[in-house]
Parts: sequence; structure tokens; C-alpha cells
Amino acid sequence: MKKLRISIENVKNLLEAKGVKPSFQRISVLKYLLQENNHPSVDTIYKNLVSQIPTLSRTTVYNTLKLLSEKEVISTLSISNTDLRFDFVGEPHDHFQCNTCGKIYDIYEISDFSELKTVDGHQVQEMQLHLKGTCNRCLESLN
Amino acid sequence: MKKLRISIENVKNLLEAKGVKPSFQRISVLKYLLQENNHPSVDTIYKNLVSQIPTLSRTTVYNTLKLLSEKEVISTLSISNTDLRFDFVGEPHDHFQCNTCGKIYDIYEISDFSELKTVDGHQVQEMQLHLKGTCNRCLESLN
DNA sequence: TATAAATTTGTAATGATTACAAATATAGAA
DNA sequence: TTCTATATTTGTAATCATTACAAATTTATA
Ligand SMILES: [Mn+2]
Ligand SMILES: [Mn+2]
Ligand SMILES: [Zn+2]
Ligand SMILES: [Zn+2]
Repeated sequence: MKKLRISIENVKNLLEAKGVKPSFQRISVLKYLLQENNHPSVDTIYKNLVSQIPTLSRTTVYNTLKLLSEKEVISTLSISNTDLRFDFVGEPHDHFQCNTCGKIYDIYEISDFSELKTVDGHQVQEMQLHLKGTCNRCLESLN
Repeated sequence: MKKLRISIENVKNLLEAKGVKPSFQRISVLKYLLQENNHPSVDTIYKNLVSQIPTLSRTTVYNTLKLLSEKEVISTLSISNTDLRFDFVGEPHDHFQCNTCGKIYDIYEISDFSELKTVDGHQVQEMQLHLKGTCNRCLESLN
């Protein structure tokens, strides 16, 4: 829940390092992901940015997320069964989604499959551990 | 890939044991899941059954899968980012989806989180490990 | 049989995502 | 700077998965 303060310069350098031309829209999307760290949907990103960028198109958000995903700047989470969620690729970590409030939490130090390159002859390129249940906040409010 | 031969009686008993009234449609859906073991989408199930049950409605497939999921007879896999997939709940296992052919494979003996009831104060009710990459068949055909 | 409850069905509505072409912005050459 | 090619963004329409819902059918019960 720590909201980070991320400079535009940092984001710009990050994009350039990954071979992505740092347009204003792309910087905005990645900056949003980094400082909110809330695993947002396309629509959440769009709605939050369109107030600052009135000309922003939903298609641009889709395009940007697809591009950043291909360049492995971000990862696409299929944990929600209603829409895709997006996350910055930093430290490897897992995710927990609350069945009550829907919020997605980062989980560290549960799984470590970093050395897993192959299983049953399949070449593994990506792995996600998805946990679901009731989050600590929602458990609290049951009292 | 072993196609199982499942008797209707077995499926009927399975449903009754879980408190689900074994209608013809429900038996058909669960029997399909059990003997194909192919982690199908709603549409795959519908298209395969409608030839035998011409009056079958897609809504019935949706209703049945929702009911069986609630009764924990089946599990809903969110591994594909285009549609939901369904699986019988038997031995705990993980899944690998091939980025090339799209097929979903069962993976056994990778993860064991069966004792994990709580993490960071969140109550865990369900967990899924999703692997993605290139499957052994598709690797073969690259030669 | 008559009636109520459960289940199935078909259609319409919703919501997420993709397709696509026009508009705009950016970069490089002259 | 101006011209031109390329990259990016935008808006709209189309597609696909899923849900809502009420009518029709089946099943259970009196
Ligand atoms: Mn995360
Ligand atoms: Mn499986
Ligand atoms: Zn919660
Ligand atoms: Zn494959």
C-alpha cells in the first residue's frame, strides 16, 4: 500500500532501457503502475489517467500494456476471472486476491521456482502462483 | 491424454455425494470433464455435447459449471487470458499452458502448499500454480 | 391429477477485448 | 525550415465471453 513517488525521468529511462520509445502516454501508464502498485485493470488505468490526459484513448492503454508486456517491462496477471490485471516486473513475487473485496495483494517468500526451467519436457518461460481467500482486512471487519 | 471410460452411474453417484441433483445435462457435463481431462472452455464443452443433446443450451452449461464449482466438484482455472477453463477436482495438481498450441497440461509433484492456510494474515481458501511456455510437443516440431 | 418447485432454454444485455482506419505527432532528409 | 516517411494515438465498430432474465419444460410432491 506504500504509494511510491516515481520521477518521470526514472520511468523514461526504464522504458528506453527496454527499447520502448517513451511517449507521454506510455510514461503515464507505466508511472501509474509503479506508484499505485495496485494491479489495476485496463479500465482502472484508463479512468485514472483520463482526468490528467483528456484525449487519452482506451485503445492506447491496451496498446501500451500489450507492448510493455511483450518487452517484459510488465506482467499480465490472469488471477481475476473477470478481467486482466497488470503489474510491474520487479522482484519475483506471488499474488493473493480477496474473494470479498477483490483487492490483490503482493505475497513474498512463498514460492521459489526461479530455477525451474523445464517440467515434463515442457520449456517453462513464466509462472504465477495465485492464492484466493479472505484478506486480513475483510477478516477484521467480520467482527 | 489417457481418455478414461467413465460410467454414468459413477458420475451420478459423484454428483449426489456432493449434494447436486443429477440431471441429464449435469451428468453429461461432468462426464465430459472426467473422460476428456482437457481443461475445456464453456464453448468447447457446449460444442462437444450439443451433438448428443441437440436441445442443450449454452446457459445450461454456464449454470452447471457455476453450480459444480460452488459445490467444489470442479475447479475454475483462470490460466488462459481469453476464457475460463474447467477441471475436475481430484488429486491436487498444477497446470502448464503452451503459448504455441494453447494446450493445458497437468503437472504433478511441483508445488505442495496443502498446509498453507494463512499468509500475511490472509485466509487462503484456494491456490493455483500456472506455468506457461512451450510444450514438449511444440518443442519437438521445431526441428 | 393438480400444484409447486427445480431445471432448462432462448434471447437480450453487458462488458472486455480486438480490428481497423483516420488523425496526429515525431524524426530525418533536403 | 519545410517536406516526407514513420510511429503513435485516437475513435468507432466488431467480436467474443459472460450474465440477466423470463418463458418453457421437467420433476417432485400432495
Ligand atoms: Mn504484484
Ligand atoms: Mn488439471
Ligand atoms: Zn478483502
Ligand atoms: Zn504446444
